[in-house]
Amino acid sequence: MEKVTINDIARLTGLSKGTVDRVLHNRGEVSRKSYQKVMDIIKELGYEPNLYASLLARGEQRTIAILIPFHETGTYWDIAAKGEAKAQNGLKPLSIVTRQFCYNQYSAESFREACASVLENNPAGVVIAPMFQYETQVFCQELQSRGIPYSFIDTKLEAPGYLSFYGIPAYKSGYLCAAMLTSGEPIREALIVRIMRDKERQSDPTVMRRAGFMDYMLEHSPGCTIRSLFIDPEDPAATDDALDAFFKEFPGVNHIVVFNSRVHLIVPYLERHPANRRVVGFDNLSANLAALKRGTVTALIAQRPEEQVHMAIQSLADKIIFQRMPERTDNYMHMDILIRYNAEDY
Amino acid sequence: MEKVTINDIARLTGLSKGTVDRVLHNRGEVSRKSYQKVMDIIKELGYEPNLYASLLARGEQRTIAILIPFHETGTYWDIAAKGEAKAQNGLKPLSIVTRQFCYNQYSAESFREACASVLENNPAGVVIAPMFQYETQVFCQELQSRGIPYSFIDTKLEAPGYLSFYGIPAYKSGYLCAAMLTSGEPIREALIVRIMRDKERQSDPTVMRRAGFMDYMLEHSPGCTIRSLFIDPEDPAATDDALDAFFKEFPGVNHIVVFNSRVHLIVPYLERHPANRRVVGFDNLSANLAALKRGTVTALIAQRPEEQVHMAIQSLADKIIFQRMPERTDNYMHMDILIRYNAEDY
DNA sequence: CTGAAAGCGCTAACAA
DNA sequence: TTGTTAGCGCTTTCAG
Repeated sequence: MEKVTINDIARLTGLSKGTVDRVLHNRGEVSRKSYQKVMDIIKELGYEPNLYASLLARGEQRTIAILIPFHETGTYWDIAAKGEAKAQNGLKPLSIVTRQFCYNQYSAESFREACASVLENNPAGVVIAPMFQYETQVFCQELQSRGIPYSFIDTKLEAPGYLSFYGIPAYKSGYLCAAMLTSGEPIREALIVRIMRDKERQSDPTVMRRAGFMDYMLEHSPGCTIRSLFIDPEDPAATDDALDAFFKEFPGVNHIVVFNSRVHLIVPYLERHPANRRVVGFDNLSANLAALKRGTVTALIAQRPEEQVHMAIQSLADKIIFQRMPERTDNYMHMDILIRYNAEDY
Repeated sequence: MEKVTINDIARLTGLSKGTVDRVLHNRGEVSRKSYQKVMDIIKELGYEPNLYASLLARGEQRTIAILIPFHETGTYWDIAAKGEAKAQNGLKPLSIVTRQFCYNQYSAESFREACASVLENNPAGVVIAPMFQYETQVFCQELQSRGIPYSFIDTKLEAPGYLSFYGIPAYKSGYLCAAMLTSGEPIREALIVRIMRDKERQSDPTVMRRAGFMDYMLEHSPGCTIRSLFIDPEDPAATDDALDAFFKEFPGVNHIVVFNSRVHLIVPYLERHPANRRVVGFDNLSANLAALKRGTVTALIAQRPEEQVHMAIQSLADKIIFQRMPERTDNYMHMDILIRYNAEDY
């Protein structure tokens, strides 16, 4: 069973390479008869195009756009961005390049601009980390109409025909978080630390996490008093004051949870006021991992954001080059539990 | 900055494509002078060969051999083998194929035969899951002398110039295991369930795990009495009897650990004799996960064996096609902690 | 609607 | 030691 080429098909059908190529790519301008002849032979011989030859002859370079929030080093989205580099390996030989387009995660306006910029570059595919429901849907509409495939990471939105989604189940992650915080035993009081500006975003993933958390508590630790405290990520001093005031008022609280990647913000305070606490947060920022290793943070729920963007890129590349659909559209990824004894090789 | 081709180089150096190709591939038969000229221009222009053109012209297919134990569905090595499929995606466009060569993990003779069979097929690279120290080293020697790159998964051996290793740190995994078993509090008694024939193998990964486990117990739970029980994986009835006898004699033991993937073997007994226990095992076999979800098993330490073979294959492919060395030779991978609340999307 | 032909960038056999 | 040449399998004009 030698591999069949376009020449074989041309010969067998009595047509020319050119015509065969036209039916192969639905380029039209082919009579029904020729079309059928070619299709029949293809099916019969199980023809598979040679990718190398095709790409060599084509000789162009496609680009996949990555649309994510601006990120300073060490932050969640910085880790996510690392997935781009990972993906490069597999992409280079396919002559696909990636390019980041960043937006301010607190400004819909900025997001819109980034979208426009993406479109200008006429990408072959787009990875989106959506924060603004409406703006995202408008953008996806446009991509859809241009026939550009796109995938979501982190948060899934209802949008027409997204290619794939990679992220963790938000509700369940909150549920798990509660299980880690309580270690299975009912508790009497707990504190949720929240970030001030997060409320402004239209699609805050922590909403679902809180819901999952609350449900677990209702089921396994009824009667627990849960309080919230808002802190300003830009203002460490104010954060300290807020925590100080809180613990003056409620000294008995020793279970603390933060539903986003910012648990590290309260670590300095906690370390200056040591106590026997359980503290649970999310995501493997280096600051979080350090606090975990020091014992200040009890557990972290991590989600490998690099993997998410890596896989999203990969699914787009597969679609673009091979016309292959991902095995699953929605890919809920594993929630990693990190404690001090398995944090080292993470 | 247009992309420079072999023709540009030929033109610039006043030599021919043929000669340029020869220096590009160290094929010899080139004068020092020509060699230098070409190298200089290459450096200057930053020439990068076009992979597609190269592979198209070459037109051959390389194969990577995977040398692992025989595996029935649902077992550890069966999961590992899934990594092969995952790798295929990225490999197909590189015209690399993979092929499994399996051996009986309790027979050195069988391993030797598998090695011979691998060599007959003249692979471009080999992934090895080593169980027999001496035989493996002999084999690696041979690969080395033939210039065939190879990588280890699961267990690392001292062998000359292996390309890469992917696995979890064995000692630390035992340490972590102990932390999960005791959940931080000292305990009085514990049981280690072991598999009979494992002692026969020359490189039993559970040895290091036990060492890590013991050290943790010494440090955090001194005075704990640790007992061992051997069971026969082929004989469920005998396993039951053994467990029965054990718990008749030591009814107070309610902390149980199994250092390999076979914790599922004791699950039927445990479920017929319910009690409040902590049971910790390794690896995400579906039987183990099921027991975890039912609550019979408290925690599982998993290591994504598919990832390990996937990455090992990938590192070999990179080496074979791109001449690229892996970023790190030894890759210690994360140990996943599985409990009932994060087992579902695993 | 179809065929012919000129590449894409590189390899490898053959001459010189 | 070097140059020439014929492809590898596919794409893409351009005539017809």
